[in-house]
Amino acid sequence: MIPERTIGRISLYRRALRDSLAEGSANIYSHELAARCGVTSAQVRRDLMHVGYNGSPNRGYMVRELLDSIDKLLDPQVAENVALVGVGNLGRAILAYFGSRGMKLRITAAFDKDPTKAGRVFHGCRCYGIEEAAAVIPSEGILSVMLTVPASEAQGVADLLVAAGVRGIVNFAPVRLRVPPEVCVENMDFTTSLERVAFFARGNAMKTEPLRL
Amino acid sequence: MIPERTIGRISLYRRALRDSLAEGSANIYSHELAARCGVTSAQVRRDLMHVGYNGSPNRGYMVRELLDSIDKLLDPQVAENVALVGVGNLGRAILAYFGSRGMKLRITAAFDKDPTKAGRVFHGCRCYGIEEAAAVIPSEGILSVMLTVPASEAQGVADLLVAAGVRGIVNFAPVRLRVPPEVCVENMDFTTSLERVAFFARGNAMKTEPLRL
DNA sequence: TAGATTGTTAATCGATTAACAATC
DNA sequence: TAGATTGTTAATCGATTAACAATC
Repeated sequence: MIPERTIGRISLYRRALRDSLAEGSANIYSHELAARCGVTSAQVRRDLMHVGYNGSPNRGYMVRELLDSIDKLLDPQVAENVALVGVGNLGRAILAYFGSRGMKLRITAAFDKDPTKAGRVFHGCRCYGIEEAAAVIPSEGILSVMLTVPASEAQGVADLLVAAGVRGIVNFAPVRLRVPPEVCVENMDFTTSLERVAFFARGNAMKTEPLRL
Repeated sequence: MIPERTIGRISLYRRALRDSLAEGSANIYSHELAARCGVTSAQVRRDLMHVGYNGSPNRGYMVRELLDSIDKLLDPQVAENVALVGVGNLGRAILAYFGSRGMKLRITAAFDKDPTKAGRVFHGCRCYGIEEAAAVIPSEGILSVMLTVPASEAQGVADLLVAAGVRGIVNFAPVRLRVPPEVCVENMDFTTSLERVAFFARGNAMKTEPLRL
């Protein structure tokens, strides 16, 4: 019911609101929040309606309360386990990045097909053999994964993960995954992104979409 | 003039066409290409009109010729240099990834503010101090960069890069960069993506957008 | 030819923006 | 109150989809 883009922007607002709170602001106006996130103030107001927290004229939005409402919307009720599949260079970089963070979403399991990696711990995260996924994913209550395996293996691994109960995939492999409609896939393809950016950087006309999600 | 999304999809078509060529296909129909990329055949036909190569009824598209046309559209005339800024875990993983590829886009320079990294070579790529960017970027003809610095430094570094002549940024930091309108920014924010995917994986209704860009 | 596919135009759909009454 | 901001509706915009004549 809430569009994906809106969710992405709300995630940005949250980050900006945390900064704002750290700076000591008690309240914030839509145009201020918009400026921080690079969107229009109308968009901020419309997006915030999805959050279910109302601002008031003259005072705008109370930062603390709005932040709580966003947390309530975006965060799981309890800390949620996430897995990373494919412990290569990129996978380990992601483990390092998320390992250092106190988030509601925690990477608690990594998987790799390389048997020499199984049993080891990378950046504080236990690595399992990929064949253990069918057992570990349900037992850890894992619903979402970061998929950092080579392109040639991505589809096969994705099938296996979905069968194990995964319902969300952040896919770093440069292929489109075919998944059932109830599974949410977000593609993060470095190569395509770089090609696209380089294309427009070379001077090809671009739709002037300044700072939107 | 060509929408960003179209460019992204054409990049996907290229990958699928290469696979198709490797399999020995001489020609391909829009619906076949669509199936490989997870888009509709109408979308394929419309996107390919931007490429400037015409298929024919009954035979569809000649794979080899279409591929050449796409290369001509997407690839720079000569090999193009790209920089990576921020040689942390993620930066090094990206260097390793792109280093092993024979692409028209080559990462030929890395930058980091850490003086102990300057002068070293990471995965075959020379690392410079960030203060050298103003000189190296123009001399290497670099137009696009991968930006993998911490969020707190992203805006400052981006300003510096744009001043040095950069016109395209793949931004991995979880902040929105404020850049002049002629600069193309593509955001790759792991945290936001994971939050979004996890949100829908938890069962929140999602717009059923099956496999589109 | 008949049939399937193409390029292209018209209709649809959804998201963004503009406008505005209500509110503090 | 006056003025700025809010929530919300109407208008706009762009992209996707459907439809179809042209083509091999």
